[in-house]
Amino acid sequence: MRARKRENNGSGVAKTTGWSPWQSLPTPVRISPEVLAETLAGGQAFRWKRVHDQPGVWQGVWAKMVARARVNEACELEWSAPETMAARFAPALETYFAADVNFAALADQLPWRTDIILEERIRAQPALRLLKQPFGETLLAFLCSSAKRIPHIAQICEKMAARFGEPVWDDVKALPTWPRLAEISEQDLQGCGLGYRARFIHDTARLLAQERDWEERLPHAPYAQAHEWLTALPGVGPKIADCVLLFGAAKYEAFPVDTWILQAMAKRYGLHGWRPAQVAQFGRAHFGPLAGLAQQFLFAGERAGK
DNA sequence: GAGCAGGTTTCCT
DNA sequence: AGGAAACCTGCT
Repeated sequence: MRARKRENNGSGVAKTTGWSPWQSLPTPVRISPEVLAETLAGGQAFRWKRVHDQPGVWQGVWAKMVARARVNEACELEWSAPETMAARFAPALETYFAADVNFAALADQLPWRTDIILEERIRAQPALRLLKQPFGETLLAFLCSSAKRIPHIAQICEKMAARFGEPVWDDVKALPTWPRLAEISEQDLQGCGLGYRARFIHDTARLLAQERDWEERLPHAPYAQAHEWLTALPGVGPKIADCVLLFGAAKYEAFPVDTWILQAMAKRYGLHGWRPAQVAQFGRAHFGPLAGLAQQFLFAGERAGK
């Protein structure tokens, strides 16, 4: 547990620049502090942390970006970035937060009028968002996720970035890219605490190294095709594939079924004893083409413990 | 200290 | 087909 490095090291040598002033996005994003927390730290992304001495402020890393986020008095999302990268930042943040997507309008299209459970969940977490993270690193993060809790996944990601990632700013490093991962031995990956997942990541990296443009093409493929390609990778089953497509490719048909959703669907919808594949099929049929958004509402509700 | 976790694969009926 | 067990690691 290292103290996070401050922007001014007081040595007279400008090691880093400071943070830009807070600003809202060109397309304003309305969100509550609670929903921002659920969005950044609820299992979609694994590299956002609360800034120690600044209540309500989050700091996150993706691709070669580092940013801070908070909610202002007008309930708008505001961001700040290191001065050196602030210029190219607004578009990157717009993409990351899918600012152009009106999630309230999408939620309105869900069948909440005939589904009281969904209605209650949507009301409890208005303006819940689905992030659009870089596809490759979303795949990496979720390859680490099997049978792991969020903090542990975050810890593994930090280790991989620290050991194998490119420097982004100050002491912050990016997650290693897939071409980079292909150069790393399974044993070195093991050193990040990956356990049996190290082999999956290693084998996936080797496989992708032979598939030209795979990473670039997949997000453009239709959902079913993309899902099929993903599950062909070692260590990627239906659940992880759906998470990667939902949080890293904005494919809202994806309906990840984890133990929380399994539990929620059993308890709320009476699907006792159903297997994950059956629940996934039910979800897509019942909730429609935005099933993934419905999943996120149910997931957040279930995690909130009700 | 045994048990378990936001799965997947493998190996059994 | 469908159901266990095994797989690593860190946390309770």
